[in-house]
Amino acid sequence: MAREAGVSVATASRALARYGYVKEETREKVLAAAKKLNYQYNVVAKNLRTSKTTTIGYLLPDITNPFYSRIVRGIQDVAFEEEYNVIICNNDNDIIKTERFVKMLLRHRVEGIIYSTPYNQVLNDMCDTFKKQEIPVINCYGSTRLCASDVVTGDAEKGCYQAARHLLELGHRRIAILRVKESGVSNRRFEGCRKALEDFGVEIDPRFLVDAEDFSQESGYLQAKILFSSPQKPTALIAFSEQLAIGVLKAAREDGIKVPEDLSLVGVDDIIAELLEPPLTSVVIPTYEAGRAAASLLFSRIKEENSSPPREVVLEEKLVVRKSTRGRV
Amino acid sequence: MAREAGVSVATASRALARYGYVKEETREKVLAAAKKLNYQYNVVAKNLRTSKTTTIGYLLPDITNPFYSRIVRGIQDVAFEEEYNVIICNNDNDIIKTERFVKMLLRHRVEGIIYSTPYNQVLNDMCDTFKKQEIPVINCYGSTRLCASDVVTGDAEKGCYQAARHLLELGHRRIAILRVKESGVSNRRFEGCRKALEDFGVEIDPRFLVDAEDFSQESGYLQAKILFSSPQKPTALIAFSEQLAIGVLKAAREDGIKVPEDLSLVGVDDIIAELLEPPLTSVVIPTYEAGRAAASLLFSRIKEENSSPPREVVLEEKLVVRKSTRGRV
DNA sequence: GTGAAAGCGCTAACAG
DNA sequence: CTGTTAGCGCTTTCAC
Repeated sequence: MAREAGVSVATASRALARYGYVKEETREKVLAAAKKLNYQYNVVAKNLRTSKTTTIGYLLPDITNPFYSRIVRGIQDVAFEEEYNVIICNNDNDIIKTERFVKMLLRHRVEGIIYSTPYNQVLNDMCDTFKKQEIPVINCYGSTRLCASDVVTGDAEKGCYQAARHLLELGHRRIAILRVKESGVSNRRFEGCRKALEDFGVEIDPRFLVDAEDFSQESGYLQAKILFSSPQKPTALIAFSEQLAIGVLKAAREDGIKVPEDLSLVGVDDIIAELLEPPLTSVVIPTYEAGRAAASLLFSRIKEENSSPPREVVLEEKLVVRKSTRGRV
Repeated sequence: MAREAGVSVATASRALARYGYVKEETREKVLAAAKKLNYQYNVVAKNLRTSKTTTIGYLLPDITNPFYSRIVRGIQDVAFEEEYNVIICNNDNDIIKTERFVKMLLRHRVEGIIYSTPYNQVLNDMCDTFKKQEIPVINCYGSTRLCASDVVTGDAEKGCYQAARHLLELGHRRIAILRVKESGVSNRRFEGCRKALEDFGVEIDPRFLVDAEDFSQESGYLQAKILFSSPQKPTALIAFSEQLAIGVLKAAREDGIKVPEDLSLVGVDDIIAELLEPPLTSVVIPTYEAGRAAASLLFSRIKEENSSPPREVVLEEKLVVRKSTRGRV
């Protein structure tokens, strides 16, 4: 390579990487030769030599889901600044795939991992393995049951507190809450709603407390159908995901319930909320920032020697008021 | 490493990689030792030694855009099967970023590139560089002005031919077409519409031929507003992207034009079409399959020695009829 | 069948 | 300030 420039490999290396002492003159000579030969620095060789791969892994369910693709973008942006590479692993919440990915990441000697996936046994073992090898693991809106080094989440309680308060301030008292069974986030969101209702001295009507199977549109539709067919109808509804809210919207349309005239509706996630009809009032989760935060945490851990205690970044979740909510007349 | 298992590195390598001749007995010994020591195969070392990086690059505008995130997923899925790694490069259509990414990909010695970006000068130079180094470049729904090895596109003409025919069969004759200036895809889509109209012996009314600045919602809204304010109104409209269609939908709502009663609307892309109100009749672009196809082309090029002539994969684009179109009464 | 040895392209002591 | 040298962990001839 550029040793054809009249110097040794070592000097060339120093000149290119601009470390150590190199006379300006020889430095220029090296640079000139590099350009002339169209030299391309070989990252692979450097990786092997330094046993730093400048690569991290990201485990997620599916990048096709906009919630995650925004996190990905956040991670990628800071990784790019740090000249790191990120290996994206879509596990589709599948154990087999997860296992294959984890092995792959190990073989690739990633320096750190971020995950946004729900709990599973393989992941749990993975965390142990990584911890043993002192590879930092960051939880970004993923399962809290795994032993991550650091975690970034949203202030789910606050966001939903705001959502509930918004409805209460509009005069609503019969507020239905569409939660999700066995979900940590759902529980925290509910806690926010509960507090708001308490602060306003409003009792929760158990008939308006609905538990869906999951966060999907279908579940939302199903539960809304049931709810709307009962004699006692709510005047407002908070759904704990955007998909759930869309399901509710569909059911409402079918049953001739007008939003917001007959029912004020609030969602969570804010992916396409603005494009819906009516534009959906909803709690926005700062996913892009979450990705950035997770990556920042990871890199700071990769850089520091001493293992500091676990940190937690809690991102603010805010309510955005659009046209799906209005005052009780 | 596992040479603690009593054999030489060479034998261990052979045993692990299952090539060459290795006695079954020693092979088992190696495997056992590997398991015992929790041996992890080092991909980086292998990459350096074989100067094959099992890594490809993907250049796209922004992964946050669902159109691209689906292509990404397609690419990743086949890359994973091939045990390849993909470096995702969000260039935001920015020249500076593109340049940095290209250099990075070169330093990482990627074995191939896929791009889905519009034309720019840096990209053009990049293609030359890669071609010189015999690194295959695949165009997946990106600019055709670059000298890619192979290309995957959609049969834009056919999809839009179907769209126009659908409207014509419903009895529409005053059909507006919302195109995009200086866009190759837009031109091809228009060609499809034109043919359908011709086949039905319908003249194109130049007043209903609208050229937007780009594929964005804002542009759609803007042009629709202008169109709706003119005395001559169309009874149907084809918008060449989903975002454009959403813009039209917003404008229609504001101007009291009911879809589909007063205006039948067709979009292209089919990302959230189903979730809109009314659910949008639209041409679906098989983005996930496009990603898979692009990756398959790339890998077949990486594998084969002789450089075969450029290939082109044309994916079928189909119309999905929903509720935003109806017959002329 | 298996081992010895070279070398992928780089960095990091260590000498000079 | 610069050159020599060793070696990261693997694959791959070439001997034995």
